[in-house]
Amino acid sequence: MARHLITSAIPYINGIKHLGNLVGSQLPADLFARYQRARGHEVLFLCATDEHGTPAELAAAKAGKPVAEYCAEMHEVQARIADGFRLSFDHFGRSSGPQNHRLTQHFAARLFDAGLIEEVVEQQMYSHADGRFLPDRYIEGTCPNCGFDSARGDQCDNCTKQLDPVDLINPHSTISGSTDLEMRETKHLYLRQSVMKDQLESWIDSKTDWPVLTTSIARKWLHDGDGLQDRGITRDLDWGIPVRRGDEDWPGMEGKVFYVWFDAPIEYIACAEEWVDAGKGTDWERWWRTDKGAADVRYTQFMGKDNVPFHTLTFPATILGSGEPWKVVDYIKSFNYLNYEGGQFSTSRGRGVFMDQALSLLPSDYWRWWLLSHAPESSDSEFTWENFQSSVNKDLADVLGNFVSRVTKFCRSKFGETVPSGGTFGATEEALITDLSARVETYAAMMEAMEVRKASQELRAIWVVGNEYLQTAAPWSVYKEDPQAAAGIVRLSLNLAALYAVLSAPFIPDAASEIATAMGLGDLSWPDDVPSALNRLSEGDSFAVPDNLFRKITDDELAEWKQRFAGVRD
RNA sequence: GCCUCGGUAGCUCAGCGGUUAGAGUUGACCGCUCAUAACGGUUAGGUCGCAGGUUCGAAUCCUGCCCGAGGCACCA
Repeated sequence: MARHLITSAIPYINGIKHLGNLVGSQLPADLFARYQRARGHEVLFLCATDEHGTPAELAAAKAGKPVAEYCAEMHEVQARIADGFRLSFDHFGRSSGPQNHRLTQHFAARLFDAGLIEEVVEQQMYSHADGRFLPDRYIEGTCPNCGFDSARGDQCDNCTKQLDPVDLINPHSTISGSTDLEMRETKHLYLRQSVMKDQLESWIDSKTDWPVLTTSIARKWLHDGDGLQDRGITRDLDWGIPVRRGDEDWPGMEGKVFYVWFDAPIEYIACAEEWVDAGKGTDWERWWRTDKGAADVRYTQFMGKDNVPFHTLTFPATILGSGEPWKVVDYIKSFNYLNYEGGQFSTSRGRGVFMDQALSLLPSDYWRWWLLSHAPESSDSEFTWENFQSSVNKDLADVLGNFVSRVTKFCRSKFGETVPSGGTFGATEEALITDLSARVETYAAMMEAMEVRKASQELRAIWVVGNEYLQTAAPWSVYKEDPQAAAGIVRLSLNLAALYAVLSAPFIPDAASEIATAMGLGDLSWPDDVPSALNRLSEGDSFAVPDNLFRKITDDELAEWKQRFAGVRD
């Protein structure tokens, strides 16, 4: 039995995520976790909310709530929605938890002792009215280059020139609008990633089996410009993890917090500790410390491409630099972006479908199936309502749902709601078993390799095989001459439905569970081989005809939704 | 501007040096009638973004151009 540690990129706290965020990390991670559990492996699947940073503070202010309260509420909201999508986290933690505070401060101390943290005094823009230092993007003014009046402190959106906040004419805070700004001296900690460049590079070079998307982004950062740059890991903010050197104060760093991108990945570890503290587990170090039982763990991370630099460079630099035997990631599965109807999903403009809205339209299986079978693995991919409608109606309702329906209803009308006896396997059945055996093997190989689209294609092909078999075997015709032979065909077909429940569960857990319940299947453990799997339901076992598993999306609904989600979400 | 990735059938995508370029969907036709008018079969549909080059041979490698997306670091 293998041991799989699986983490999904942790979603930021400032609102409900859209379908593009979901398909880029949490959903494929869940697919993999469910598959590995089904194979009988030990799995720890962790996710959390990423709660620190300026955007969280601003979102809380906009909501008129203290930031801690806002984060606690949004965490609950996100947890509930994750549950709605059947994301099977073993724990859904919070980066603001005490475990992460301790651990982040611990790492900072270790890195400082190793000479990998440098104190740097620099100038940053301070806003008196806001009472805070402002990140470059929160300062706007007139571009000295083109005269555009809403140029941001980091870059002018009009002429695209890179800017420094001090370059702006009439700079003001985008938070308060105040022009009462000044450059002030402030001290920050920098993680000396540059020192570890060679070590990180040879580590990346050794990962020849990783997706090119992952390694190419990592290499770009390693070689871009002057090479891997040191990174500031502290900020002048109130909301975050106080800068401390382990248990001790950090002289000169009073009132500062760690930068969100420093503490967020550490939450992957802290989350395991939360999992234990929540009473769900007993030993988190067994998953994270190679000196305490984690040597045989295989660690897989899932994320969108925007998160790759931090997971391939910054976080590894953090845990390797500590000099302690932490588990380092074995495989990083990264995804491109999902676009929406010819443009991008946009959180700020409310363009596209958000997770809560999706669940209000249709059950999670519909979304899970479409999103996973169209996962943006090799390039950006596109959500269109037409495509969603045709895929869901065809694949789920017609191919799978209708198969279960026709088999169970035919049996009920001819033999009652009991698996019928009689009949023997002939050439058609042998061919079916041969075909299915090969397909199930391919399917498992694709799931193992996290080839999400290809796995979904193979699963669909497996469903199609059932319909082909029925067409060839034609029990409705055979029944007229030889009811016994028809019974054999039906018994095999019922077993096919049961097999589909098992194989489909990682993609569409709710429908799989409905089929399993209807078929009287106790557990959904993976079949050793197809022949034995097709004998799971025996003569005389009772079953029920389930309600239609999937309904179809109508043209009217499509038209309405298309219009509804094109606009702006408040 | 620089860098990265992509541009293959109406649509969503696979193939990434070697037989007549594939799948699903859509369209047309045939079959079946157990089933959510569902299923099965046949078939139509492509100068593989454009132009050069390398090669016995290129969708596949190289160069240039066009189009789309993303990144260019203290933004999450």
